[in-house]
Amino acid sequence: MADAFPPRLNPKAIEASLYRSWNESGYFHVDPEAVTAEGLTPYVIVIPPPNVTAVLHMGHGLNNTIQDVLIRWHRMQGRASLWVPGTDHAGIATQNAVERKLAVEGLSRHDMGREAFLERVWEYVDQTGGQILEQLKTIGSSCDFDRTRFTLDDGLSRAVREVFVRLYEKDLIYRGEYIINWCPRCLTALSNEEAEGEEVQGKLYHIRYPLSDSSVPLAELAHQSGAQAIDRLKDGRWYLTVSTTRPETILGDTGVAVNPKDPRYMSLVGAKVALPLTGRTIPVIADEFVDPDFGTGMVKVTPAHDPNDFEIAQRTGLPILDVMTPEATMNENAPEAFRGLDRFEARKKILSALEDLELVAGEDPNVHSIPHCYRCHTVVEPRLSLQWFVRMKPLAEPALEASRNGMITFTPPHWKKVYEGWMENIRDWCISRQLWWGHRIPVWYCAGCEEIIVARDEPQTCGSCGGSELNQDPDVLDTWFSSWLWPFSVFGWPEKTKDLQAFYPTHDMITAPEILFFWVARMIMAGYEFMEEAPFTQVYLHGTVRDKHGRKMSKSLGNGIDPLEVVDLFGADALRFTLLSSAAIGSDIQLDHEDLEASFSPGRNFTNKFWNAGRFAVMSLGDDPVPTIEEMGDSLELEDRWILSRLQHVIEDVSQGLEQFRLHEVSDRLYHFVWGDLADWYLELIKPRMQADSQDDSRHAGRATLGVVLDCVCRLLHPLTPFVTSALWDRLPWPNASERPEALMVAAWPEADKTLIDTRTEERVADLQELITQIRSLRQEYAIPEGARVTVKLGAVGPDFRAVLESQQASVKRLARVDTCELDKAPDGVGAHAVLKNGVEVFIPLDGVIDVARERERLQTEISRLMVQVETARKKLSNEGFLRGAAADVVEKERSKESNFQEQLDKLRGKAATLGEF
RNA sequence: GGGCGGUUAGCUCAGUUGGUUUAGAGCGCCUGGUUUACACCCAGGAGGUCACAGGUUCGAAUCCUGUACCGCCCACCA
Repeated sequence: MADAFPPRLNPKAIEASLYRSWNESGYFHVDPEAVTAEGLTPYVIVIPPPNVTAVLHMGHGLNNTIQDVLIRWHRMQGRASLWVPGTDHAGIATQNAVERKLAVEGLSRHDMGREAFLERVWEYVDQTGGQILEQLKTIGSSCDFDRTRFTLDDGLSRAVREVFVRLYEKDLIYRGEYIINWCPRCLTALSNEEAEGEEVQGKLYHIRYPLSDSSVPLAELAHQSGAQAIDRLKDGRWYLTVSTTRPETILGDTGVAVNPKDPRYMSLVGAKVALPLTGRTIPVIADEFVDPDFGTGMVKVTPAHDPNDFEIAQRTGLPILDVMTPEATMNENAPEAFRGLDRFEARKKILSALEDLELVAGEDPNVHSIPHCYRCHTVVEPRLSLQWFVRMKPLAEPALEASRNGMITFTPPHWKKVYEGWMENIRDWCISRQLWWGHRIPVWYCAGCEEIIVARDEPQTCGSCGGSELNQDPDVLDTWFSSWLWPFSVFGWPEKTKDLQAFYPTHDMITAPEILFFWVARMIMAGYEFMEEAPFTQVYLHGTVRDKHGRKMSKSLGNGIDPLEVVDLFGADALRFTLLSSAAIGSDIQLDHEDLEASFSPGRNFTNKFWNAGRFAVMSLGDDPVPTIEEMGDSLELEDRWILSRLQHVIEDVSQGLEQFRLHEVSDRLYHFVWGDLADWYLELIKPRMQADSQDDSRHAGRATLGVVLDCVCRLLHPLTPFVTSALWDRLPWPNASERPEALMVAAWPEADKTLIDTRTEERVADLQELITQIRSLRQEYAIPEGARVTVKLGAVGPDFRAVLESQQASVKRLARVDTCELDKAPDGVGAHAVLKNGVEVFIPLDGVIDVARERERLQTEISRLMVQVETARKKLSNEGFLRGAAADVVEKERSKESNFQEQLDKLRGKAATLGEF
């Protein structure tokens, strides 16, 4: 046994082989026919597909552990539990990763050409995708790997094209030229969600624009009506002042706008401005958008580089002048001096040129949030561009209603508001990306005519002119355009597959709040639009894994923790249990990447503790047949009935906790039951009667109880720590071998047996525990040596507790290390004394046990020392000079010092009193 | 600018609808321990005016109002 059952749990020896056997036994697989034919209730989770870009990190560890707990728990409840795994092609992220690798070889994707580049990407994702799946297995995820999907595989690509065509036909997809978020480094459009605001310490520059000579009368008029921002400088010319954080966009200005209701500037509308540096003349126009109270109340209008200015131009007919290239350098529309300059270079040059012209009226520091690319953190440039969009309002309606009427619930609940807020203010979704890696847009342009063909499959000829030269749109779709279909595309949609019928809708969606809008919200919209039903009913948004400084773990910070390393050091169960027990509902968790031992030892220690409790149980149960507790009936001892009663509460609490995603409380509850009730008390209490040579009923009653409790705890704990529980359960003898389930992971989830709940017994044992703890405490407090012979005298014992003591005297003696236990002996003479909650008086005579005289002396010294200190403090506090002169907090400190000393003194005096008078 | 979350022991955090808790856990710390399941252990112990200020209540860590600090999300104020 020593080898198969080492005193220290060795996860490596059990985890890999157990996982293999589960997988080979087909426990992770669910057959759709069985669900439909046998009327099984399915329970389905689709994995949030990890990006193929990178290996899994601790956030995935947490995410997948939670999902596995839920899947395993429902499986044990007899539900047909399916967890669909897969990965996401992660458009920009993956393309960037491969491009970086190419750059090392001195290559760009353009050098290679589209086809060769895509081959390289496929090579890359085949490798990383495979790694991710292996990692999922290593942490114990019980996914149905036969159903593994990739967002770019054939089936899912088909779903993507189907959706595109359907939305286009419903006029919910359109193509148009609008200001979009453009990443000048990735050279692609981004959605609003992909442009992340980051606080930047910038400057707000105030620039003077000279008015044309012809507009001087208007300027004078405006000046007279109190417009300070219109003034005449000593050169005799009239100027107006506008403000901007992006001076380079001046080159693209086509107007200056004021609010039509602004009395200061009403007269100025129609005036002409000589735009500096460009030689162009632009008009002053009126538009409601302008806020008269901000800045000067006059706004420069750059329609090609600002979404609001673009809208102003739409309303007022101002021309649109694009002055930047896709790389965000100044293009041929810019004056020659600035052409080819990067936007930030141009900003500097333009400012200095304006300064030379004395046109910079001033600058203010300005902290503001500017959008950055969520993949490469380059500053996003708003840019006019022809792109494809999804009209979102109609899609949002049912998705919003689903939250409002409670069809879909969020945990923690405050996310409901966040979700609804986003849905209410939804904006159209820019879905085209100027990338190569992704789903190609299913649109073809006829070279012969203007026809645009949107089709599920590649068309051969133009339906309009009959021409055969058709060019597919070069762009691909936003990566989220495939993942928003995930809950049904993984089941073969648009085919009406058996899987789809059996497993849609799914049940719980477990993910991180970061992708609530990117993914969760859009999945709900797609679910209603294409399946006419919500894709899941409960959304659980768990917290983020952070380092010990509270920073998000990330590759660039180098503060990440590799789950595989943790599994290697401590085991998958330790990883899982640690994560579960540190993550209260929805809250972030902090781990120290520099001290994995400190971070994960709680889980490791607990699994080891449980393993050893199991070792003890297996040894105690031995090879004899194990009776059932029903068979042992009346022979059950107090502690047997106690642990069985306690166990029923645990079953109830754990089941309820799992129902509500309260995994932290579940793990906490099991931790304390196993370590406290079971190991510290029950196992210690039954040790004497578990001697292998005994054939007493009491031994067999203990064995029966032990068997039941351990089996049950294995089941309760199995969803959290599947490996150690299975390894242990496989080693447990079973009362009736023929009824033994095939494996723990498919064994039934326990139900609480209320008839075993016995409150009286629980109270009695609680009293017994308090007695033992109290005696131990007194021993320590009075420094009774380990080997000393100790007598305990108990007084004021009621009839009920008397019965308990009579049967448990041996336990008290053993666990509290007492030689003699006498009842009804009043405290008498010199000794240690305490009173239990139930009124029982505990007295330990100390004469002859410790050197009372010395202890007394020691106490006396202590007491005198304290008395001096109290006295000193008091004197100080009664000294008026001190009270007047000292700072308030110093006085306060002195007060608390005094009361502290007094408290200690009282305590010592009490103790001294029990040792006799001085 | 709006919204949300947080502030509890040295550290990381629990605390379910206000009442058996004299506020708990893990780690860390102190004292003692070769008790044959476990030193990844056992026993005992120290340590908190629950951010601050008001209010409601018989009763508040828990509810209300305000303040401070930290964090997150959203937003077109140039």
